[in-house]
Amino acid sequence: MGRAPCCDKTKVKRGPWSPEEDNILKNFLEKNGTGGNWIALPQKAGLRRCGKSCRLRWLNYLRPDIKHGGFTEEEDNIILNLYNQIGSRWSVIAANLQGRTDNDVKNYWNTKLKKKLLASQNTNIISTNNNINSSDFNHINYSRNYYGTLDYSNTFTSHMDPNLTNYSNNCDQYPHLPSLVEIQENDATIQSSESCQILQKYATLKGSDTYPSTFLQNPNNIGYNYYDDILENGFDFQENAIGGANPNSSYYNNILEIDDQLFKGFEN
DNA sequence: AAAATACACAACCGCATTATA
DNA sequence: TTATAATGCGGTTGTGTATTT
Repeated sequence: MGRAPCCDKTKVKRGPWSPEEDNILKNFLEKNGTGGNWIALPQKAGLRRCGKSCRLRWLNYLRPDIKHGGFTEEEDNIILNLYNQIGSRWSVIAANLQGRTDNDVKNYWNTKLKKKLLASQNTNIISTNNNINSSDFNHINYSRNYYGTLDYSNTFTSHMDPNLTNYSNNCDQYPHLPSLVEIQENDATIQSSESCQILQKYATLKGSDTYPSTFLQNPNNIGYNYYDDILENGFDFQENAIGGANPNSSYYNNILEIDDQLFKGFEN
């Protein structure tokens, strides 16, 4: 049993776009916008294409502010730096490059930049200001389920349980992360626990340079400060919207990583 | 010159996430 | 709060072109 397809593939055209199709889509979007619904758009515009295909064609190719090819040395460095820090989150990397799409950056990485990096490593001439070494390069984060702090300092990170093969909740294997409130209310056993010490360490950093000021729900929703809330009240991923409303969501199984250690939050 | 191979990048697929009712 | 639909994302494949054999 696979997922239901988004459109009837026997009725839509696939493969490369013709200049005529490009014109129809471009004219329609410039006149009407998306109308907030890509799925319904092709019919309105008179295109025999899947809505997802239209969206992709517009975002990756037809949009007026897009640059193609000719990546500069500066862009190379930005991509290398960000890849080193956050891995293959192409949309985040592309957002840091004016006029570049995630698809473009991904293709560029896979066909050129990866080789360039390996070649420079082999000849030992890698630029020192990239701060890249081979072990960093191989690091694995948890792909799209990884959310970092604004400065990607990796001190305080929420991500999906790496041991999950499906989305049943098995995060019980990780120790509970107490809140400061809980710590104050409880006995010496909790207060001497390792997780408590870690939490208090960050509490004492408050206001200092190393204290992450912003904890992100996702890279495109900047500005929500979870940090204080998590310290004070605990890591409640549902209520903090790190979890969503849907208990089947992978968010529901989120665990929190602090100082390379994994903890589960509390549920309510 | 033709076939085989490599390369670049456009496009698709399916699932995670988000929005909405 | 929950179910469902829409969107976003990253891995992968497909297709046209360039280069090598």
